[in-house]
Amino acid sequence: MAKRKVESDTARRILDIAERLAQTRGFNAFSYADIAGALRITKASLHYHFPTKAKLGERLIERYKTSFEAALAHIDEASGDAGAQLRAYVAIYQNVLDSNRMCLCGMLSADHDTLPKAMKEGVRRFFDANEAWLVHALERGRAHGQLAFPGPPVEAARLIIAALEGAMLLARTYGEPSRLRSTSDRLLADLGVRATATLAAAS
Amino acid sequence: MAKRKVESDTARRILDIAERLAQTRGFNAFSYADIAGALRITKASLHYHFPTKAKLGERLIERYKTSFEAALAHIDEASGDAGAQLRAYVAIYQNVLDSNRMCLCGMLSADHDTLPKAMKEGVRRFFDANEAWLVHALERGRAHGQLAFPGPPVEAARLIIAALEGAMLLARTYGEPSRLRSTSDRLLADLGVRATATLAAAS
DNA sequence: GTCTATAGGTGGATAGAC
DNA sequence: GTCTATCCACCTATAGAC
Repeated sequence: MAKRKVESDTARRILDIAERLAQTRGFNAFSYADIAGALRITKASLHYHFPTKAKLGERLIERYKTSFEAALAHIDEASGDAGAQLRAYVAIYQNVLDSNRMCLCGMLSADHDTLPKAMKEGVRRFFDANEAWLVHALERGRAHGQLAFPGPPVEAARLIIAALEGAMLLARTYGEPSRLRSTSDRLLADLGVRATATLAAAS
Repeated sequence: MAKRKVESDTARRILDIAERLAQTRGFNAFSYADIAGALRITKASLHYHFPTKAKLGERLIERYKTSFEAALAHIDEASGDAGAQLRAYVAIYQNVLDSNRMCLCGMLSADHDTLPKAMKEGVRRFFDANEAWLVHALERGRAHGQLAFPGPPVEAARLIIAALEGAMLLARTYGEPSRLRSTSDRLLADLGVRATATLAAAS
């Protein structure tokens, strides 16, 4: 049992708002005033819950990673073959984009040079977790003959992450969320995964 | 003959510094003070050359696109088969990353929600130009039997751009520029292009 | 073209009352 | 836990002298 972070309701609400702002505008382009305004409390009160913006940022990443890992665990339980698992994986990204957000850690990786060290490390851990999960899924899929791709699984995993993060940026730039879908379909096809069959994403 | 933008030497120097700052920190994370400090002139002087930061940003994108298109034209003249052209294309990205920069328009696409309209449109035009060039190269390569890939060329082109932009973000996050190379090699392999053979990038 | 000076606003953060 | 009040640094931008 990993230690559970006990967080007040207000702290959670602060994180919810900050998360959305960071996912849409980036970490440097929102302020305590933005959060305070949305939450109808003062800036000073925010500092009681998160003494500095850097600490808020660290917590933001930690929580995002935890929730992402929960989604991955859900895929491991629910889905059958490796193809279905990968389709479920890209569906996570699609759902984020469809809610008018970008990947938090994709945005933060663009802000990389301006972030405090602890936040940079958190972002890396997020991508490490993604890569590890993908490598495992790819290895299993290939061993079971469900996937066919050349080269080391870790390279395929990194290509998948890079393509999805880049495709999200481009999809928003063009105001066409469907661009993420067509790019991820094209990507999965290279791995021997059949195109998404209007798969309903449960939960 | 397209109209040539006549620009003073100072204006060029301003753009050079602003470009590097935007490529490393993002558009919202540098200021006129940063440029003024690097150039040893005052903030007020900058406003003589570029009245607003938004106008500076527009010019930044326009110039970046022009120089990128010049690089693409150079590829068209110099290289032989489609595989060599695509390797030269990804080499542009690798050179940007190796000079400790990110793609300007990749960074600006992360800043998308905070940019003035004219800058958003400029970013889109940059990616339009990339896509058009890639589509042409892919079509020709496939017609000549030099490339083998499934689906419409435009989808392959978009996957290439997305993967390269995403791979740059990840490479910087990990402090490993080599990650861009391995991802782009993996990407080109899917198109039937042999891996980069320590190709010297001329000019 | 470049400067000084300054306006008018916003940034994160703190002290101390309640 | 939330508030008022305040600090000081920084932001983009302008006026007007040189």
